[in-house]
Amino acid sequence: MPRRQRSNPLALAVLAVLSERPMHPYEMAATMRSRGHDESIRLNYGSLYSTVDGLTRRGLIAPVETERDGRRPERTVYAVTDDGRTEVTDWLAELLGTSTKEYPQFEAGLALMGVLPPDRVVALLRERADALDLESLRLESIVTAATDNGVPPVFLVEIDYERALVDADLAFTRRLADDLERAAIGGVDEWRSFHESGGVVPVGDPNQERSDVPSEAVVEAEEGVAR
Amino acid sequence: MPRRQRSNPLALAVLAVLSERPMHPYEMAATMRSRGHDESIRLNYGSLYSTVDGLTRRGLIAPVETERDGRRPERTVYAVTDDGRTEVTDWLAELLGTSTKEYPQFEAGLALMGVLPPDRVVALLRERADALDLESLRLESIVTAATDNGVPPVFLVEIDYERALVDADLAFTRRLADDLERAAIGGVDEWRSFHESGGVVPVGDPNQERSDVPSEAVVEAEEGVAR
DNA sequence: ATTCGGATACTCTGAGTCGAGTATCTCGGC
DNA sequence: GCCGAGATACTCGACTCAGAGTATCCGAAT
Repeated sequence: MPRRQRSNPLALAVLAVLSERPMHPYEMAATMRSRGHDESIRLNYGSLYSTVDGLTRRGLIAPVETERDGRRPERTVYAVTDDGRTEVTDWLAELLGTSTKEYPQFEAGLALMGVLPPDRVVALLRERADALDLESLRLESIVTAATDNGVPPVFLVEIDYERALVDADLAFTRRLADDLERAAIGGVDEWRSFHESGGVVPVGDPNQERSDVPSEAVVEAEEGVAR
Repeated sequence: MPRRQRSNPLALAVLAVLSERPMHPYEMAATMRSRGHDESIRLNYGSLYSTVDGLTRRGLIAPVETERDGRRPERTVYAVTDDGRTEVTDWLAELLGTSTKEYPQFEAGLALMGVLPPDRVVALLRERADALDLESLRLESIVTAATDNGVPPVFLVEIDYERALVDADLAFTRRLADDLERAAIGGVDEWRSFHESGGVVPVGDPNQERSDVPSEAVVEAEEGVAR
C-alpha cells in the first residue's frame, strides 16, 4: 500500500477542481487563481506538476488525453478516478473535522526571543502589530470588493477565517508588547538585567560558562521545564 | 553569495542554542526538547542533521571537534561563527518584527468545503470545535504545570500565543457552524439545493456540463471572483 | 510592419523534508 | 549475571518543493 500522504493541500485542490471536469495542469492553476484559492492554498508551478505526478502514481487521477496546439508544449488533460473521488471527501472531512498542529513562524520567534534584549523585542512587536493591522485591512477590502462583485459570502469564509486569526494575532501582539514594556510578566526583569550586564553567553568550557551566566535562576528555570 | 533562506525555523533554533555554547546535533535536540521548544518548532532528526549541514555550508556554524565514545557513532561538535551570530539577531528581528503569510490546512478546507453538502460541513465543524476545546485545555495545563515548576512566565509566551490563536479559531469555527446551520450566510441555500439535486458535477464536455449545473448562479459567482 | 509585454504551458535542478532504520550503551529489576 | 527498555547518536533514501528557466503564441501599440 503506497503510504497515503495528505500533507499537501494543493493535491486536495487538484482533486477538487478535477471533480468538476477534466483539465490540464495549467488550467487547474488558472481556475484556482480565478477563484482566489491561491490566497488560501500555496500554489506554484513546480509543486503543481509534481503534485499531479504524485496523484497519478497513487491512482487518484489519470491522464485522459494529450493534445498539442501548433508547436506549443503538449498539454495532458487529467480526470479524477473513483478512488480520487473517495479521497476528496475523506480528506476534506479530515481537514474540516479535526485540528492539526501547525508551527507558525512567529511562534518560533517568541520561543527564542530571549536572545534579543527586551526593549528591542518590544519595538519589533510594535512593528509587527502595525503590519498585522494593514493585513487585516487588506483582507477586509478583498471581502468588500468580492461582495460588491456579487460573490456570495459563503465563498469568502476562508478570508473571514484568516481575518479572525490575524485580528487575534494582532490583539495578542499588542498586549504582549505592553506587558513586556511594563514588565507585567514574570521574568522580564531578570531577562533585562541579563542583557544589560554583558548579554552574550561566552563560548568555552560548558562547566565554567554555566557559572558565568549572570542570571542563573533564569537559565535554570528554563532548563528545568518539565512538560 | 549563497542565497540566504530563512524558511526553516529549526535553523534559527540551532543558531540560538549554539549561541549559548558549542554542542553536537543530538544534544541540540535534547536541549530544545527540554525547553519545550519542540512544541513551537518542528523538530526531527532527519531535518536536524541536514539543517546543520546547510548552516555549515553557509558558514554560519562550524565543526570544532569530533569525539568518539567507545564504539558509538562519532559526535561532531559545532560552534556558531561571527556570521552566524549576526544572522541569529537579524533573523529573529525579522520573525518578531513582521508578519509572514502562512497557509493553515483548515483554510484550505474552508476554501474547498463546497464539495461537501452543508449539513455534513456543519457536523464536521462541530467535531473540530470540540477538538480545539481539548487543545486549548492541553495548552492551559502545560502553562500551569510549568508555572508550578517555577518556570517564569516569560518563557511561556509562545504557548500563550498558541492558545490565543486556538481560542480565536474555536470561536470562529463554532460561529461558522451556527451560521451555516441557520443559513445566515448568503449562498448557503443555493449550495444546499445544489447538493440535494444531484450534487456531483458530471464529467464530460465542459460546455455542456456548464448548463447541467443546477445552481448556475453559484458557479458563475464563484468563477467571477475578481480579487 | 514590428516589437514587446503578457499569457500559455510546461521542465529542470538543486535543495529540503521526514520517517524509518541502525547500532551501541546504560541501568534497573529479577 | 542477564535481559529488556529506553537513551544515545546518527544515516539513508524516497519523496516533495520552490522558483527560475524555456519556448511559443497573441494582441495592441508604435
